[in-house]
Amino acid sequence: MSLNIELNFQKPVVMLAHEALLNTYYTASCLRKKAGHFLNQFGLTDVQFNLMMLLRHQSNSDGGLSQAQLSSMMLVNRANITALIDRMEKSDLVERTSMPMDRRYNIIKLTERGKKILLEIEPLYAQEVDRIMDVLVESEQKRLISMLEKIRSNITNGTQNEDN
Amino acid sequence: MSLNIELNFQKPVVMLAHEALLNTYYTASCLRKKAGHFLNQFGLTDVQFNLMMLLRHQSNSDGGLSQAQLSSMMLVNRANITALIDRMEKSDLVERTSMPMDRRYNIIKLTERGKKILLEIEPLYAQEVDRIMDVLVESEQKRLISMLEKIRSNITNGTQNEDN
DNA sequence: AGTTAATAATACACACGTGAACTAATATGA
DNA sequence: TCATATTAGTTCACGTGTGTATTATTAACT
Repeated sequence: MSLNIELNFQKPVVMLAHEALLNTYYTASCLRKKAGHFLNQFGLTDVQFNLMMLLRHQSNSDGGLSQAQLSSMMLVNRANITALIDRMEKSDLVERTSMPMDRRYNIIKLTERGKKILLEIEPLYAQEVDRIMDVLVESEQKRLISMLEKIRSNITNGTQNEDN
Repeated sequence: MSLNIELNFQKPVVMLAHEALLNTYYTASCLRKKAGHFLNQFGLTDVQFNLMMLLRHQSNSDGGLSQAQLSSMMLVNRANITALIDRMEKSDLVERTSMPMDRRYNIIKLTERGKKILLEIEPLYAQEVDRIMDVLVESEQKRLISMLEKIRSNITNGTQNEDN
């Protein structure tokens, strides 16, 4: 269904490029809300789940990721990670570990509880993602990915911040 | 460029469906950041600009939109709009107007200053959106929109909240 | 008419995002 | 060696998002 109808627009969006942009915004927003509601059942937010997935599938040889690595992989500010890890430590999902070689680093690892929860949720989550994306056949999904990559490649992030 | 490289992933994302989902997330995030940096030059946030565009292009015959209409068009919670309008009134971008027929409603309208700023920014914004989306030809943009619509149609937003 | 929905906006506590300024630890180079 | 980057993480003030509860106003129904 078109944005115009979904959002109760009284007049259509005039620029095709703008419509494409708004569609990207709102689809991401819908997906995140859906994921959020799904994950709330397990006491997680979508951001926390995403972080846990990174720890499970992208960890270094030391079995974790630094906060800077996490912020780069999640495309968020470093400052953001501090409070996020604080909350997740409080819920016993992850733990801060110090790196003896370089005391600047915190290596973040899943706790036993975090691992257990993730093992339980991941298959259900994957199944739900599959179900949602099933409306697109494999070749379409690939085309979607390729188009989104093209768009991102055309965004020279003007304000070059230390994080991105 | 693929997510794996952009985000410094050490191992590729395994599920195609998940990769499509992450691409949607991160592209929206990049676009919003880009728009945010562009709009900060004018003292606006992307959310505030979006709201002003709605007021300019989607207003009722009374020349404004209620907060409930805005929340539905922006796909956000009603509670959110209250503080947003508070801030925007403080910056003299919009104003609350009461509706005499039904005193429950606030009709939100652009102030003169809001209109003036919007007139200045809108063409520059449109130009930038065009530039970014130019990597996709018109037919591709249409296909992108159609695929994103398909995905949204497949999300039955589980927790039926009064807002969406 | 008068109790009972439903609806619009608000208030609250909290999660997550930003940029800027700061501390601590490590790297670098005259 | 020693002053000077650079880097990792933290803190702060603020904007934006959520769900839940509350108030005010209008609608709807015996």
